[in-house]
Amino acid sequence: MTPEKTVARLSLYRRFLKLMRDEGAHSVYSHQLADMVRITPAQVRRDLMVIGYSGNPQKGYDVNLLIKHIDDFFNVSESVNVVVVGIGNVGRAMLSYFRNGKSHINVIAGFDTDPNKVDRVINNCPCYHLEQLPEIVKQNNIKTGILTVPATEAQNIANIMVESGIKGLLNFAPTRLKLSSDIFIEDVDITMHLEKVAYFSSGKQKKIGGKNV
Amino acid sequence: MTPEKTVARLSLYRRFLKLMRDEGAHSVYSHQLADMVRITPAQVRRDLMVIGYSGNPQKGYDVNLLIKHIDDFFNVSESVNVVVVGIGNVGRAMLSYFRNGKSHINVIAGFDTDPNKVDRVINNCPCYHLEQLPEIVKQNNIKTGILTVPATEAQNIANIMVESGIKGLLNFAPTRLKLSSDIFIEDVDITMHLEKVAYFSSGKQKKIGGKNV
DNA sequence: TCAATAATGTGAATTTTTTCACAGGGCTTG
DNA sequence: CAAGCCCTGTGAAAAAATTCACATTATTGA
Repeated sequence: MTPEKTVARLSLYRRFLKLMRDEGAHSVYSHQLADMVRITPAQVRRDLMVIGYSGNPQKGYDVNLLIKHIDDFFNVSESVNVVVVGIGNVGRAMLSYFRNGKSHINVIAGFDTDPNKVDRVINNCPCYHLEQLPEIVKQNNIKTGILTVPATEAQNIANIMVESGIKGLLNFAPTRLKLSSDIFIEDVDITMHLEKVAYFSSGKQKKIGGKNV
Repeated sequence: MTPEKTVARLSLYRRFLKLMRDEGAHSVYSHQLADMVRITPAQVRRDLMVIGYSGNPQKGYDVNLLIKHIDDFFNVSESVNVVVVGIGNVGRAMLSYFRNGKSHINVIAGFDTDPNKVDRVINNCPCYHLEQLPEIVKQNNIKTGILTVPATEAQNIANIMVESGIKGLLNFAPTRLKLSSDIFIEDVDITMHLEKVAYFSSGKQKKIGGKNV
């Protein structure tokens, strides 16, 4: 099965490929992609092997075709609807991040329990009371959620989401969610990332990395 | 040198240790920490080896002592000041994340170019015009920055930050910053994380992971 | 007192991830 | 047309990360 890291890098490749395409590029070499993602050309070629796309030893990879292959890998043809639960600062950022139509991923609703945030359009996205989540998630057959609530509430709300049919969570709450093992959880732990940076920028130790996540 | 991944996990361990301490726990076993961070007990023990803290085969690890050791590792005694550049949604989230005094890491200023955001206190944090960044960063000997500006501006602003003395960046802009190799860059690529979740929650493929970042 | 238990610490093994290094092949140049 | 380039694709090697597995050891309980 495709390793998580390859999946992650494929997503990055695609973004850069699209930028290149918009700048008029037609082909790209593995070393160019490698530069953009801070890895080695060999790694790029390895990753592309897993999606079964072959380039041309002279021209490298065809930008459009490669995008298409990665799109297929991510099954872009059917767009993915997601919900954001927790309309705080991070939640609002997520609403705007994924409401631009550039991606096949779209936030279709936000949820909160705060009356000031409910039944309104925030950052161009309709927001509802948490109570309405099960209904809306089921109706729209949503499988993916973004969780941006305080740590104390995260587990309860995650349970509700999973009961409603969510199969994967992007979790910003600094908590370990305990969910059935068939639920995919991606934790984004900002405090940890910042501690890393602080540690490696303090000059108390050698730099060893600085790769993408 | 301590690998990045170990540094990352140490940060996570510490957070959970503090939670446990607040709940009155005095000791903890490797398997408990492992549960919280979604790894194996052996991994936990390995990580703790690198900071040279030994537990007790009967009682496990002393929570307070272990926190203290990790604090020492991160050099918590001297607090770390950081700046946030770009007061959008993510930037505001960062201002509030690291302004609570719970961490040894504190945001001391935000920067933007938007007149509406400048020379005001936002989320309890003073915000200035970008022009003032070099001065403030130098005066306060700041080594760490959080970059939350649009991709198009990220490189320019990162350059300014580095010229002002910043040695490490937490970068949210979906761009590959090109900076001198002694600058530590931690990219947090939210689109990529969400694509991963969408991929693994679509049910089109087997689940293979769901680890912390 | 002594076996049984359950944890740590760690050398060794394993697995995963990354990199090397080179065969293959088509441009380009002289 | 042949030599030189500089790509890709990939087997094999290397490196990194993780896990195994067991010697060790304090405690418990009969």
